[in-house]
Amino acid sequence: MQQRNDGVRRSVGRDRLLATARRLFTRHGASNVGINDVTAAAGVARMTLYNNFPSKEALTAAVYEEMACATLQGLREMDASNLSEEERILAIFDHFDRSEHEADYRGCPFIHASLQAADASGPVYAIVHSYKHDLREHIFQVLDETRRNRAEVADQILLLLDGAVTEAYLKGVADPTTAAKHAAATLLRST
Amino acid sequence: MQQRNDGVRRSVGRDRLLATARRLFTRHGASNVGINDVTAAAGVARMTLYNNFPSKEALTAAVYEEMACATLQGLREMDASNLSEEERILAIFDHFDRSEHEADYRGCPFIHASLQAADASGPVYAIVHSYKHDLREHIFQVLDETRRNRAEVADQILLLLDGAVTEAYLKGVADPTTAAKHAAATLLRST
DNA sequence: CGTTTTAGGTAGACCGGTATATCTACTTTA
DNA sequence: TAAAGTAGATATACCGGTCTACCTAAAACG
Repeated sequence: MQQRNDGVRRSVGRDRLLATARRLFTRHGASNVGINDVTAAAGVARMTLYNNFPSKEALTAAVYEEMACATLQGLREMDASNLSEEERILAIFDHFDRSEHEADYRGCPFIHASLQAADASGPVYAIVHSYKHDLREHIFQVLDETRRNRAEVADQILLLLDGAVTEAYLKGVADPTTAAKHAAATLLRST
Repeated sequence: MQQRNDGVRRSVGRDRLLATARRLFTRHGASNVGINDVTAAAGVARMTLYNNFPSKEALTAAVYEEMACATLQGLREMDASNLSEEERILAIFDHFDRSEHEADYRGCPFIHASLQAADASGPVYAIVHSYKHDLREHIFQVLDETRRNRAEVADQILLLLDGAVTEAYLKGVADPTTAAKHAAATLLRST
Protein backbone atom coordinates (compact mmCIF):
# COMPACT_ATOMS: atom_id res chain seq x y z
CA MET A 1 0.00 0.00 0.00
CA GLN A 2 1.30 3.43 -0.98
CA GLN A 3 0.37 5.35 2.11
CA ARG A 4 -0.90 4.48 5.55
CA ASN A 5 -4.63 4.96 5.95
CA ASP A 6 -4.53 7.07 9.12
CA GLY A 7 -8.21 7.18 9.99
CA VAL A 8 -9.04 9.84 7.44
CA ARG A 9 -9.47 8.58 3.89
CA ARG A 10 -6.22 9.36 2.13
CA SER A 11 -4.32 7.99 -0.83
CA VAL A 12 -2.16 9.32 -3.63
CA GLY A 13 -4.76 8.44 -6.23
CA ARG A 14 -7.54 10.14 -4.30
CA ASP A 15 -5.63 13.40 -3.94
CA ARG A 16 -4.62 13.46 -7.59
CA LEU A 17 -8.21 12.78 -8.64
CA LEU A 18 -9.54 15.60 -6.50
CA ALA A 19 -6.98 18.09 -7.77
CA THR A 20 -7.43 17.10 -11.41
CA ALA A 21 -11.22 17.01 -11.22
CA ARG A 22 -11.22 20.42 -9.60
CA ARG A 23 -9.19 21.86 -12.43
CA LEU A 24 -11.26 20.26 -15.20
CA PHE A 25 -14.60 20.91 -13.52
CA THR A 26 -13.97 24.61 -13.01
CA ARG A 27 -12.82 24.97 -16.60
CA HIS A 28 -15.56 23.06 -18.42
CA GLY A 29 -18.19 22.14 -15.86
CA ALA A 30 -18.57 18.77 -14.18
CA SER A 31 -21.20 17.50 -16.58
CA ASN A 32 -19.00 18.29 -19.57
CA VAL A 33 -16.10 16.28 -18.17
CA GLY A 34 -16.28 12.48 -18.28
CA ILE A 35 -14.67 10.17 -15.78
CA ASN A 36 -12.35 9.02 -18.53
CA ASP A 37 -11.16 12.60 -18.93
CA VAL A 38 -10.54 12.92 -15.21
CA THR A 39 -8.72 9.64 -14.77
CA ALA A 40 -6.64 10.13 -17.91
CA ALA A 41 -5.62 13.67 -16.90
CA ALA A 42 -4.83 12.47 -13.40
CA GLY A 43 -2.73 9.62 -14.77
CA VAL A 44 -4.76 7.13 -12.85
CA ALA A 45 -6.79 4.04 -13.65
CA ARG A 46 -10.56 4.32 -13.84
CA MET A 47 -10.94 1.81 -11.03
CA THR A 48 -8.93 4.05 -8.72
CA LEU A 49 -11.79 6.53 -8.97
CA TYR A 50 -14.36 3.94 -7.97
CA ASN A 51 -12.15 2.60 -5.21
CA ASN A 52 -12.12 6.06 -3.63
CA PHE A 53 -15.57 7.39 -4.54
CA PRO A 54 -18.85 5.53 -4.93
CA SER A 55 -19.84 7.51 -8.02
CA LYS A 56 -19.00 10.50 -10.16
CA GLU A 57 -21.59 12.51 -8.27
CA ALA A 58 -19.76 11.74 -5.02
CA LEU A 59 -16.46 12.84 -6.56
CA THR A 60 -18.10 16.03 -7.77
CA ALA A 61 -19.56 16.71 -4.36
CA ALA A 62 -16.19 16.09 -2.72
CA VAL A 63 -14.50 18.48 -5.15
CA TYR A 64 -16.88 21.35 -4.44
CA GLU A 65 -17.06 20.61 -0.74
CA GLU A 66 -13.29 20.95 -0.59
CA MET A 67 -13.32 24.07 -2.76
CA ALA A 68 -15.93 25.74 -0.60
CA CYS A 69 -13.94 24.98 2.52
CA ALA A 70 -10.70 26.26 1.01
CA THR A 71 -12.28 29.43 -0.37
CA LEU A 72 -13.92 30.38 2.91
CA GLN A 73 -10.77 29.53 4.81
CA GLY A 74 -8.78 31.77 2.50
CA LEU A 75 -11.18 34.63 3.13
CA ARG A 76 -11.05 34.17 6.89
CA GLU A 77 -7.27 34.20 6.94
CA MET A 78 -7.21 37.42 4.93
CA ASP A 79 -8.41 40.18 7.19
CA ALA A 80 -6.40 39.63 10.35
CA SER A 81 -4.57 42.89 9.87
CA ASN A 82 -5.60 46.39 10.90
CA LEU A 83 -7.73 47.49 7.99
CA SER A 84 -10.84 49.60 7.97
CA GLU A 85 -14.24 48.10 7.32
CA GLU A 86 -14.26 49.44 3.78
CA GLU A 87 -10.75 48.20 3.05
CA ARG A 88 -11.62 44.73 4.27
CA ILE A 89 -14.72 44.56 2.08
CA LEU A 90 -12.91 45.83 -1.00
CA ALA A 91 -10.16 43.29 -0.38
CA ILE A 92 -12.76 40.54 -0.83
CA PHE A 93 -13.50 41.81 -4.33
CA ASP A 94 -9.80 41.86 -5.14
CA HIS A 95 -9.45 38.36 -3.78
CA PHE A 96 -11.99 36.98 -6.26
CA ASP A 97 -10.71 39.26 -9.00
CA ARG A 98 -7.38 37.43 -9.04
CA SER A 99 -8.83 34.25 -10.53
CA GLU A 100 -10.99 36.13 -13.03
CA HIS A 101 -8.07 36.93 -15.29
CA GLU A 102 -6.93 33.40 -16.03
CA ALA A 103 -7.86 31.71 -19.28
CA ASP A 104 -11.05 29.66 -19.48
CA TYR A 105 -12.53 31.52 -16.51
CA ARG A 106 -16.19 30.57 -16.21
CA GLY A 107 -17.36 32.82 -13.39
CA CYS A 108 -17.97 31.61 -9.87
CA PRO A 109 -17.29 27.85 -9.95
CA PHE A 110 -20.15 27.24 -7.54
CA ILE A 111 -22.74 29.05 -9.63
CA HIS A 112 -21.30 27.21 -12.60
CA ALA A 113 -21.68 23.85 -10.89
CA SER A 114 -25.19 24.47 -9.61
CA LEU A 115 -26.44 25.50 -13.05
CA GLN A 116 -25.03 22.47 -14.81
CA ALA A 117 -27.13 19.98 -12.89
CA ALA A 118 -30.54 19.07 -14.28
CA ASP A 119 -32.27 20.28 -11.11
CA ALA A 120 -31.63 21.49 -7.58
CA SER A 121 -32.17 18.10 -5.93
CA GLY A 122 -28.59 16.80 -6.00
CA PRO A 123 -25.90 17.16 -3.35
CA VAL A 124 -23.97 19.79 -5.31
CA TYR A 125 -26.77 22.33 -5.06
CA ALA A 126 -26.85 21.88 -1.30
CA ILE A 127 -23.10 22.49 -1.10
CA VAL A 128 -23.34 25.60 -3.25
CA HIS A 129 -26.29 26.91 -1.29
CA SER A 130 -24.38 26.38 1.93
CA TYR A 131 -21.29 28.06 0.47
CA LYS A 132 -23.23 31.16 -0.57
CA HIS A 133 -24.86 31.29 2.82
CA ASP A 134 -21.50 31.05 4.58
CA LEU A 135 -20.02 33.68 2.28
CA ARG A 136 -22.84 36.06 3.14
CA GLU A 137 -22.25 35.31 6.82
CA HIS A 138 -18.56 36.08 6.43
CA ILE A 139 -19.34 39.40 4.81
CA PHE A 140 -21.77 40.12 7.64
CA GLN A 141 -19.05 39.44 10.19
CA VAL A 142 -16.61 41.74 8.40
CA LEU A 143 -19.09 44.61 8.62
CA ASP A 144 -19.06 46.82 11.70
CA GLU A 145 -21.46 45.41 14.26
CA THR A 146 -22.58 48.92 15.09
CA ARG A 147 -23.76 49.47 11.55
CA ARG A 148 -27.40 50.13 10.80
CA ASN A 149 -28.79 47.75 8.13
CA ARG A 150 -25.79 45.52 8.63
CA ALA A 151 -27.76 42.53 7.33
CA GLU A 152 -29.00 44.20 4.18
CA VAL A 153 -25.60 45.63 3.33
CA ALA A 154 -24.17 42.12 3.62
CA ASP A 155 -26.82 40.94 1.14
CA GLN A 156 -26.00 43.78 -1.22
CA ILE A 157 -22.26 43.11 -1.13
CA LEU A 158 -22.92 39.47 -1.98
CA LEU A 159 -25.13 40.49 -4.90
CA LEU A 160 -22.35 42.70 -6.21
CA LEU A 161 -19.85 39.87 -5.84
CA ASP A 162 -22.08 37.47 -7.74
CA GLY A 163 -22.65 40.04 -10.44
CA ALA A 164 -18.96 40.82 -10.75
CA VAL A 165 -17.78 37.23 -11.17
CA THR A 166 -20.62 36.54 -13.61
CA GLU A 167 -19.90 39.54 -15.80
CA ALA A 168 -16.20 38.77 -15.68
CA TYR A 169 -17.20 35.76 -17.78
CA LEU A 170 -20.04 37.20 -19.87
CA LYS A 171 -18.27 40.51 -20.46
CA GLY A 172 -21.43 42.58 -20.62
CA VAL A 173 -19.57 44.95 -18.30
CA ALA A 174 -16.09 46.09 -19.21
CA ASP A 175 -14.49 46.15 -15.75
CA PRO A 176 -16.91 44.46 -13.37
CA THR A 177 -14.60 44.34 -10.36
CA THR A 178 -13.94 48.07 -10.40
CA ALA A 179 -17.62 48.86 -10.89
CA ALA A 180 -18.57 46.51 -8.05
CA LYS A 181 -15.94 47.95 -5.72
CA HIS A 182 -17.11 51.49 -6.35
CA ALA A 183 -20.70 50.41 -5.77
CA ALA A 184 -19.72 48.67 -2.54
CA ALA A 185 -17.84 51.71 -1.32
CA THR A 186 -20.82 53.92 -2.07
CA LEU A 187 -23.16 51.58 -0.21
CA LEU A 188 -20.84 51.38 2.78
CA ARG A 189 -20.57 55.16 3.04
CA SER A 190 -24.18 56.06 2.56
CA THR A 191 -26.08 53.42 4.47
CA MET B 1 -48.13 22.35 -46.60
CA GLN B 2 -49.47 23.78 -43.35
CA GLN B 3 -48.49 27.37 -43.90
CA ARG B 4 -47.08 29.38 -46.73
CA ASN B 5 -43.34 29.98 -46.47
CA ASP B 6 -43.43 33.76 -46.90
CA GLY B 7 -39.75 34.52 -47.17
CA VAL B 8 -39.19 34.18 -43.45
CA ARG B 9 -38.86 30.63 -42.22
CA ARG B 10 -42.18 29.75 -40.66
CA SER B 11 -44.18 26.60 -39.99
CA VAL B 12 -46.44 25.24 -37.29
CA GLY B 13 -43.89 22.63 -36.29
CA ARG B 14 -41.13 25.19 -36.08
CA ASP B 15 -43.09 27.51 -33.82
CA ARG B 16 -44.19 24.70 -31.53
CA LEU B 17 -40.62 23.44 -31.29
CA LEU B 18 -39.28 26.87 -30.40
CA ALA B 19 -41.92 27.44 -27.73
CA THR B 20 -41.53 23.98 -26.22
CA ALA B 21 -37.75 24.06 -26.30
CA ARG B 22 -37.78 27.47 -24.64
CA ARG B 23 -39.90 26.15 -21.80
CA LEU B 24 -37.84 22.98 -21.28
CA PHE B 25 -34.47 24.70 -21.73
CA THR B 26 -35.18 27.40 -19.16
CA ARG B 27 -36.39 24.81 -16.67
CA HIS B 28 -33.64 22.20 -16.97
CA GLY B 29 -30.96 23.65 -19.20
CA ALA B 30 -30.49 22.88 -22.88
CA SER B 31 -27.85 20.23 -22.31
CA ASN B 32 -30.11 18.36 -19.89
CA VAL B 33 -32.96 18.18 -22.40
CA GLY B 34 -32.71 15.74 -25.31
CA ILE B 35 -34.26 16.27 -28.71
CA ASN B 36 -36.60 13.39 -27.98
CA ASP B 37 -37.88 15.29 -24.94
CA VAL B 38 -38.43 18.41 -27.02
CA THR B 39 -40.16 16.71 -29.93
CA ALA B 40 -42.31 14.57 -27.65
CA ALA B 41 -43.39 17.56 -25.54
CA ALA B 42 -44.09 19.56 -28.67
CA GLY B 43 -46.15 16.71 -30.11
CA VAL B 44 -44.00 16.67 -33.19
CA ALA B 45 -41.95 14.11 -35.03
CA ARG B 46 -38.21 14.14 -34.61
CA MET B 47 -37.72 14.75 -38.32
CA THR B 48 -39.71 17.95 -38.07
CA LEU B 49 -36.92 19.29 -35.91
CA TYR B 50 -34.25 18.43 -38.44
CA ASN B 51 -36.36 19.75 -41.29
CA ASN B 52 -36.45 23.16 -39.58
CA PHE B 53 -33.05 23.27 -37.87
CA PRO B 54 -29.75 21.80 -38.98
CA SER B 55 -28.85 20.63 -35.47
CA LYS B 56 -29.80 20.84 -31.83
CA GLU B 57 -27.22 23.56 -31.38
CA ALA B 58 -28.99 25.62 -34.05
CA LEU B 59 -32.33 25.10 -32.32
CA THR B 60 -30.78 26.16 -29.03
CA ALA B 61 -29.28 29.25 -30.59
CA ALA B 62 -32.63 30.14 -32.19
CA VAL B 63 -34.40 29.72 -28.85
CA TYR B 64 -32.08 32.07 -26.98
CA GLU B 65 -31.85 34.51 -29.86
CA GLU B 66 -35.63 34.82 -29.79
CA MET B 67 -35.69 35.04 -26.00
CA ALA B 68 -33.11 37.80 -25.95
CA CYS B 69 -35.06 39.75 -28.54
CA ALA B 70 -38.34 39.32 -26.66
CA THR B 71 -36.85 40.20 -23.29
CA LEU B 72 -35.24 43.40 -24.53
CA GLN B 73 -38.38 44.31 -26.44
CA GLY B 74 -40.43 43.84 -23.27
CA LEU B 75 -38.09 46.14 -21.38
CA ARG B 76 -38.22 48.81 -24.06
CA GLU B 77 -41.99 48.81 -24.12
CA MET B 78 -42.10 49.19 -20.36
CA ASP B 79 -40.99 52.70 -19.57
CA ALA B 80 -43.00 54.80 -22.01
CA SER B 81 -44.91 56.38 -19.17
CA ASN B 82 -43.98 59.40 -17.08
CA LEU B 83 -41.88 57.84 -14.36
CA SER B 84 -38.81 59.22 -12.64
CA GLU B 85 -35.39 57.84 -13.39
CA GLU B 86 -35.36 55.89 -10.12
CA GLU B 87 -38.84 54.47 -10.69
CA ARG B 88 -37.89 53.30 -14.16
CA ILE B 89 -34.78 51.54 -12.90
CA LEU B 90 -36.59 49.88 -10.02
CA ALA B 91 -39.29 48.73 -12.42
CA ILE B 92 -36.64 46.72 -14.26
CA PHE B 93 -35.88 44.79 -11.07
CA ASP B 94 -39.59 44.12 -10.57
CA HIS B 95 -39.89 43.01 -14.16
CA PHE B 96 -37.29 40.26 -13.67
CA ASP B 97 -38.60 39.50 -10.21
CA ARG B 98 -41.90 38.29 -11.62
CA SER B 99 -40.38 35.17 -13.17
CA GLU B 100 -38.26 34.42 -10.11
CA HIS B 101 -41.19 33.09 -8.10
CA GLU B 102 -42.28 30.33 -10.43
CA ALA B 103 -41.32 26.76 -9.74
CA ASP B 104 -38.10 25.37 -11.19
CA TYR B 105 -36.64 28.85 -11.55
CA ARG B 106 -32.96 28.56 -12.46
CA GLY B 107 -31.85 32.17 -12.42
CA CYS B 108 -31.22 34.20 -15.55
CA PRO B 109 -31.84 31.80 -18.47
CA PHE B 110 -28.97 33.33 -20.40
CA ILE B 111 -26.42 32.86 -17.66
CA HIS B 112 -27.83 29.37 -17.25
CA ALA B 113 -27.40 28.62 -20.94
CA SER B 114 -23.91 30.05 -21.22
CA LEU B 115 -22.67 28.02 -18.25
CA GLN B 116 -24.05 24.75 -19.53
CA ALA B 117 -21.89 24.71 -22.64
CA ALA B 118 -18.47 23.12 -22.44
CA ASP B 119 -16.75 26.36 -23.41
CA ALA B 120 -17.39 29.87 -24.70
CA SER B 121 -16.74 29.04 -28.36
CA GLY B 122 -20.29 28.12 -29.37
CA PRO B 123 -23.00 30.38 -30.78
CA VAL B 124 -24.97 30.49 -27.52
CA TYR B 125 -22.22 32.32 -25.66
CA ALA B 126 -22.14 34.97 -28.37
CA ILE B 127 -25.90 35.46 -28.07
CA VAL B 128 -25.74 35.73 -24.29
CA HIS B 129 -22.79 38.10 -24.45
CA SER B 130 -24.70 40.27 -26.88
CA TYR B 131 -27.83 40.14 -24.73
CA LYS B 132 -25.97 41.28 -21.62
CA HIS B 133 -24.34 44.04 -23.60
CA ASP B 134 -27.69 45.22 -24.92
CA LEU B 135 -29.24 45.02 -21.47
CA ARG B 136 -26.49 47.24 -20.10
CA GLU B 137 -27.06 49.63 -22.98
CA HIS B 138 -30.78 49.74 -22.21
CA ILE B 139 -30.05 50.57 -18.56
CA PHE B 140 -27.66 53.25 -19.73
CA GLN B 141 -30.39 54.79 -21.89
CA VAL B 142 -32.87 54.75 -19.02
CA LEU B 143 -30.45 56.75 -16.86
CA ASP B 144 -30.57 60.54 -17.06
CA GLU B 145 -28.18 61.72 -19.71
CA THR B 146 -27.15 64.57 -17.46
CA ARG B 147 -25.93 62.17 -14.81
CA ARG B 148 -22.32 62.07 -13.79
CA ASN B 149 -20.85 58.53 -13.99
CA ARG B 150 -23.79 57.47 -16.07
CA ALA B 151 -21.76 54.64 -17.58
CA GLU B 152 -20.51 53.25 -14.32
CA VAL B 153 -23.93 53.38 -12.70
CA ALA B 154 -25.29 51.39 -15.64
CA ASP B 155 -22.61 48.79 -15.00
CA GLN B 156 -23.46 48.69 -11.32
CA ILE B 157 -27.19 48.27 -11.95
CA LEU B 158 -26.45 45.35 -14.26
CA LEU B 159 -24.23 43.75 -11.62
CA LEU B 160 -27.05 44.04 -9.10
CA LEU B 161 -29.50 42.52 -11.58
CA ASP B 162 -27.20 39.58 -12.25
CA GLY B 163 -26.67 39.09 -8.55
CA ALA B 164 -30.38 39.26 -7.78
CA VAL B 165 -31.48 36.66 -10.34
CA THR B 166 -28.61 34.39 -9.34
CA GLU B 167 -29.36 34.53 -5.63
CA ALA B 168 -33.05 34.07 -6.33
CA TYR B 169 -31.98 30.58 -7.35
CA LEU B 170 -29.14 29.90 -4.91
CA LYS B 171 -30.97 31.44 -1.97
CA GLY B 172 -27.84 32.65 -0.21
CA VAL B 173 -29.76 35.91 0.19
CA ALA B 174 -33.26 35.84 1.61
CA ASP B 175 -34.88 38.56 -0.51
CA PRO B 176 -32.45 39.42 -3.30
CA THR B 177 -34.78 41.65 -5.30
CA THR B 178 -35.52 43.93 -2.36
CA ALA B 179 -31.86 44.12 -1.39
CA ALA B 180 -30.89 44.88 -4.99
CA LYS B 181 -33.56 47.56 -5.37
CA HIS B 182 -32.46 49.30 -2.18
CA ALA B 183 -28.85 49.15 -3.34
CA ALA B 184 -29.82 50.54 -6.73
CA ALA B 185 -31.79 53.37 -5.13
CA THR B 186 -28.85 54.22 -2.91
CA LEU B 187 -26.48 54.27 -5.86
CA LEU B 188 -28.82 56.44 -7.91
CA ARG B 189 -29.17 58.98 -5.13
CA SER B 190 -25.57 59.24 -4.06
CA THR B 191 -23.66 59.11 -7.30
C1' DC C 1 15.97 -11.62 7.93
C1' DG C 2 13.18 -13.45 4.58
C1' DT C 3 8.63 -14.73 3.51
C1' DT C 4 3.86 -14.09 3.23
C1' DT C 5 -0.07 -11.27 3.32
C1' DT C 6 -2.75 -7.70 1.65
C1' DA C 7 -4.21 -3.08 0.33
C1' DG C 8 -3.91 0.00 -3.42
C1' DG C 9 -3.22 0.65 -8.08
C1' DT C 10 -3.35 -0.77 -13.26
C1' DA C 11 -5.13 -1.92 -17.88
C1' DG C 12 -8.61 -3.01 -20.62
C1' DA C 13 -12.63 -5.54 -21.94
C1' DC C 14 -17.32 -5.09 -21.29
C1' DC C 15 -22.41 -3.71 -20.28
C1' DG C 16 -26.59 -0.98 -20.47
C1' DG C 17 -28.32 3.31 -21.26
C1' DT C 18 -28.84 7.46 -23.74
C1' DA C 19 -27.60 11.11 -26.89
C1' DT C 20 -27.63 13.26 -31.64
C1' DA C 21 -28.54 12.47 -36.09
C1' DT C 22 -29.99 9.92 -40.49
C1' DC C 23 -32.82 7.13 -43.53
C1' DT C 24 -37.01 5.40 -45.31
C1' DA C 25 -41.73 4.77 -46.32
C1' DC C 26 -46.14 6.51 -45.35
C1' DT C 27 -49.74 10.23 -44.57
C1' DT C 28 -51.83 14.69 -44.65
C1' DT C 29 -53.26 18.89 -46.78
C1' DA C 30 -53.02 23.49 -49.20
C1' DT D 1 -49.02 17.54 -57.03
C1' DA D 2 -45.75 18.73 -53.88
C1' DA D 3 -44.44 20.47 -49.50
C1' DA D 4 -44.77 19.42 -44.67
C1' DG D 5 -45.26 16.21 -41.24
C1' DT D 6 -45.28 11.27 -39.14
C1' DA D 7 -43.47 6.99 -37.18
C1' DG D 8 -40.03 4.18 -36.35
C1' DA D 9 -35.91 1.61 -37.35
C1' DT D 10 -31.20 2.52 -37.35
C1' DA D 11 -26.26 4.21 -37.10
C1' DT D 12 -22.78 6.00 -34.26
C1' DA D 13 -20.78 7.71 -30.34
C1' DC D 14 -20.15 8.48 -25.66
C1' DC D 15 -21.09 8.01 -20.75
C1' DG D 16 -21.09 6.00 -16.07
C1' DG D 17 -20.11 1.99 -14.06
C1' DT D 18 -18.61 -3.10 -13.38
C1' DC D 19 -15.57 -6.97 -13.66
C1' DT D 20 -11.39 -9.48 -14.04
C1' DA D 21 -6.58 -10.49 -13.94
C1' DC D 22 -2.48 -8.69 -12.88
C1' DC D 23 1.19 -5.90 -10.59
C1' DT D 24 3.69 -3.66 -6.77
C1' DA D 25 5.26 -2.57 -2.40
C1' DA D 26 4.64 -1.76 2.39
C1' DA D 27 3.56 -4.22 6.49
C1' DA D 28 3.00 -8.32 9.43
C1' DC D 29 5.07 -12.23 11.14
C1' DG D 30 7.66 -16.65 12.10
